Amino acid sequence: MTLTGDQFLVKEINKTLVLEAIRQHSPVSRSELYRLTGLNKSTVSNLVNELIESHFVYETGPGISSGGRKPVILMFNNLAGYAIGINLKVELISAILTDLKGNVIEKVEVPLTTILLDDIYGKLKCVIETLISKAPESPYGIVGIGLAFPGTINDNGSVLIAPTLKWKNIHLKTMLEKDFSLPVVVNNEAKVGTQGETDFGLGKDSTNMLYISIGHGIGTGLMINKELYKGNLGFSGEAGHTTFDINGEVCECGNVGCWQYYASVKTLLNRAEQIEGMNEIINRFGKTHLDMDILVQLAKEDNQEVVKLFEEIGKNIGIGISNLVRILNPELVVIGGIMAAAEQWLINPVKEIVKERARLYYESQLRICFSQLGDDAIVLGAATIAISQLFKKTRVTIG
Amino acid sequence: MTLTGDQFLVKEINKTLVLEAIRQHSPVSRSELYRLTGLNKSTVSNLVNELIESHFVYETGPGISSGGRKPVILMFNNLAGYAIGINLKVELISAILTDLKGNVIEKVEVPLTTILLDDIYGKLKCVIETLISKAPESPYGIVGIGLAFPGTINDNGSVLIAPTLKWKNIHLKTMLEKDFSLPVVVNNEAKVGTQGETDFGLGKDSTNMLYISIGHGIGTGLMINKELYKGNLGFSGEAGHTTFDINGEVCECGNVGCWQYYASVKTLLNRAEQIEGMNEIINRFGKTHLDMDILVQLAKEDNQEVVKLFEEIGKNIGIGISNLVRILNPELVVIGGIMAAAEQWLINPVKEIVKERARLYYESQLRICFSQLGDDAIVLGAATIAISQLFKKTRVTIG
DNA sequence: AAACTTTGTTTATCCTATGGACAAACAAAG
DNA sequence: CTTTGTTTGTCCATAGGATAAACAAAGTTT
Repeated sequence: MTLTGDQFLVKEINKTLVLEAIRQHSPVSRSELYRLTGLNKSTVSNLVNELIESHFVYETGPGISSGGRKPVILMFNNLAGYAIGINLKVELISAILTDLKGNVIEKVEVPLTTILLDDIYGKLKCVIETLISKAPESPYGIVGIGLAFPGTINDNGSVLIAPTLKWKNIHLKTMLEKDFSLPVVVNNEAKVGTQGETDFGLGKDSTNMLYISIGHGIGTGLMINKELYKGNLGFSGEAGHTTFDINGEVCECGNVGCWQYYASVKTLLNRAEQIEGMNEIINRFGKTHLDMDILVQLAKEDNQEVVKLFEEIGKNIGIGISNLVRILNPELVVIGGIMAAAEQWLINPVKEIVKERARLYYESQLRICFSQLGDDAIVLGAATIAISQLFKKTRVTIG
Repeated sequence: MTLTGDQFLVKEINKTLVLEAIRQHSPVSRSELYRLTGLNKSTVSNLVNELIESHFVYETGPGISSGGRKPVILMFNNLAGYAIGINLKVELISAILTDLKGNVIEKVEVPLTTILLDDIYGKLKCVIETLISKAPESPYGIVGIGLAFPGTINDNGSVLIAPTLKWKNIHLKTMLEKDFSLPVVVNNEAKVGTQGETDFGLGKDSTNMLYISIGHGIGTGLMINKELYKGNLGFSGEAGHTTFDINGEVCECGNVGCWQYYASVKTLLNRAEQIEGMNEIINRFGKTHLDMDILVQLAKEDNQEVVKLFEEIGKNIGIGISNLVRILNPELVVIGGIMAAAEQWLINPVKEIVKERARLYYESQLRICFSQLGDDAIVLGAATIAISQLFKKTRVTIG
């Protein structure tokens, strides 16, 4: 059934409009709001008062006059409720409790030792209970749980495939909703990161963004008009498994010569292991396995072989980005995931390749940036996805 | 400035709702409409009467009773105005005059002998004038001109690059709007075809479609929620120039081993020319150059070399589709352009490859079809784009 | 101190959807 | 032919919300 218009809808539209303006611009006065939204003064006053009654907004006191009566300052009440954001990785659960603005109130991390569903789900429940217990008293309490998961999730929040955890067909969302009677959103790492970057990172001012999460694999998220694009069943964003080398090796996904085989952190580490004397270097760092930290440190020490390797991987990243940019023409490309730690050595090769392979786009306002949020993009994004369920946006489109 | 809600907006939303329902379901009664739209009976009656006054809808007479009073049948008035759709190709301008439903009233074709702007623009004007003169008297007259163009068009309807015509930075939309004082929409072939396929072809019942136009090059169009995705500046859809073979040849676009080098009609013809005795065959058909018609005919005659060639190209098409499907997860993929004429020999290799390379998607409701509209998709799509400007849809989104 | 500005509220008005009453037109059953 | 019930469509009173204009409050500027 299509959505019809009536007076209540009008109110909903305008109320969202006002609340969004307050969320983005507070501290702000009623007078400023009516200029920001284009609504009538009295309409703004009414809606603001209702928002105050429902605890989402509060008044602080008089602000500075600009030649007349002092304005009353309005604030978004970020303590009206709390959200839980979780990043479930293969070796670690990291979870946060945030207020409605995404400020971190509490952080919990639990290492994982097995990949068994029962074990991990038990720890997950435990983490959530801990965070719930830490949430201060508030009008709305815990408004929802957002979970970033390393695998393919469908529209219903069910895990379809998780190569690293070897899970299949797990109704994660349903399980959590049953256990906690709270709204739960489950999504893959890349989509969650996209949301995080949109709300807190470089995507704040873009309407149209492509987020590329480069970790052990490569996943992508597409933001269109400030909304996460999902595709038909929620399976979009598997760009890591698109063809990079038609004559390459067969991937476990069934495809041949996948991009992520040439540009992921996994590949980077595999290649770096081949560098002569790397074993001793790893020992020197007091570690048993090579990781991103070591490589970044070596690059900082001007290790030519490592720097060269980064440049090579950077080129491969750039090739994939050129392809995506040609298909989607985003305003902004954000590169996230652990790979983003090597921005310094990657940025130039990436940009050069894009300039070479997608010149028209490169010369037309395209911005390519590395995430500054690091792994936080994921866990913050998870919390945000939960929060955004609360503030579902009612909007009008024409065209 | 964001869009605010008021009573006029409500009316606009509901009026579009009713008109769209009539456009899709006519013949239809007021009573059916209120069930279809979810609006109140009296609201529907009011809006229908206004739509009748504005000539978009008319009553025919009583319909058959279903056990009570006979309904009054309402029809969408497809003759309330006319639109012009044009497909500008390198060798040919084909143009149609349609009513508001997309029925072709008049068709004009003018061959092109040069690629000079002045020459072509002159003929274009001539074609448009002819069609305008053929339009019957109507309340709204010519409502707009839609133009499909073989090149890269930006948001303002300006031609940026047209490799085959060698045009650059031509403000085609502005020029036409000045000359005819009518709304003009210019878009590239693939995007226009996407619109055509959405309104008249296989995309009618999908909310989410990927259209792939395979001609001399390959272009793509993405339909999200029944709306054409444009990207930041309107440059999206250049999938033909994404990497297919990382070790392939350098394309004029700056990229290496572009997909369209392995899967386009141009490539098909180039390869077919190498087949022994092809020159004589071309002579036998009474033509000077090899074309798609000849190859299709040969395949029908069971020419093994040609069939094999189609299969090979089909595989390459399938590889590219697998990639796009993984990135975008569309509900439906429609293959259009001249290549679609070889559906019979392409469909199996395409589907097999997608099954192999994107199994999860293949097994999840993904439909892959060939356009049944042929070249008409383009010229019809062009007319539709013009019509859709008149019926700009005011809609509300939540989420 | 007077005049002007800015901010925010109050009031009367306008617009549109809604629900219920109502009338017209018809089918089916007796 | 009559009765009953259904379907279709219109009319009217009502409700809810945005808007403009008037108004009040609290400043600043001259």
